[in-house]
Amino acid sequence: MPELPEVETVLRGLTPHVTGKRLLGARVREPRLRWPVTPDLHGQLAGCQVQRLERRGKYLLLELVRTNPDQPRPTAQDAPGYPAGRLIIHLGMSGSLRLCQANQAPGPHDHVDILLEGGQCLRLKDPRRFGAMLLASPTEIHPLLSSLGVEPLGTEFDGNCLYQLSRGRRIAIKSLLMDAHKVVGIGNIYANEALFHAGIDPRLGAGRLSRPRCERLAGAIQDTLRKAIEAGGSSLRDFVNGHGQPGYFQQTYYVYGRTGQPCRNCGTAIRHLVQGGRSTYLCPHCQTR
DNA sequence: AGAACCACCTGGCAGC
DNA sequence: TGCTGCCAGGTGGTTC
Repeated sequence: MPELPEVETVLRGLTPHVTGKRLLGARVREPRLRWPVTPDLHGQLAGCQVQRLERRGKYLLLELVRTNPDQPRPTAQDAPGYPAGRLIIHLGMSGSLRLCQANQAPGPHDHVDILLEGGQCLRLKDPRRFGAMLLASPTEIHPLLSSLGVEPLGTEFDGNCLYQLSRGRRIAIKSLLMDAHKVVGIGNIYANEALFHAGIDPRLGAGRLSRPRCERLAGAIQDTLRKAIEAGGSSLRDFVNGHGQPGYFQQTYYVYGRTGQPCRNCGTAIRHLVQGGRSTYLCPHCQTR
């Protein structure tokens, strides 16, 4: 279940191996992902070069420039190259992306290979096919990216930002945190965990959060995500080198999935409830309205 | 505006 | 042991 920390981990792991690489094309074995894989991805990617990798929320973005096949070394006038669009990759809920040899036999659910110069490829494995592999044109801001909210690890996100976002909102604070049009990258796990660390009841109406509690919650969100990224780094080597499947990083949760177990802080039994169809976990003693 | 639901998909697990 | 059926996850969408 890739959330922001795992996507960030993938990004950091792949960046040194993929930046500047020319693409030979793509192999699409199964185009039926969350949305159909861009038609003729092979033809569209062949001859492109990866200028840089970025992350936006849970989306991994490969910025592409055109290279001239007849001119392997672009002249100064060509630099930085003609924009060729950006490849949008989403890992959905079960996806993984790793670097491997292009001639390595694909396993089950290895749906797409992005072929790199030098015999390697980026291989997307996605058993549940909730992910995405879409090429956006250089002239458009893709609809999936155009309405995304603030980056929780960016400089613009803090208690004041959260305070402003939540004013006048009657929606439960947890639902607001999980709304990617407001704040990106916070999935169900980290919404639960961050609210625990901030001592806030997930059901509290967003607009009722005081400014100090917004400060505390913003800090808890950033701490939780940063710690998860640090923990995710340990599986990074496996991920990139392709020695077996990386497990989702070992993470000690305080409330997520711990129904009935004692709160690590006060010993009270963790409670489970459903909000907007999603599981919510809380400590009824430590988290207040 | 927001709640509640649906769709998409399949591995894993509980319960029979 | 084998079957059934539920659940998890993220995102976009519809309906009320």
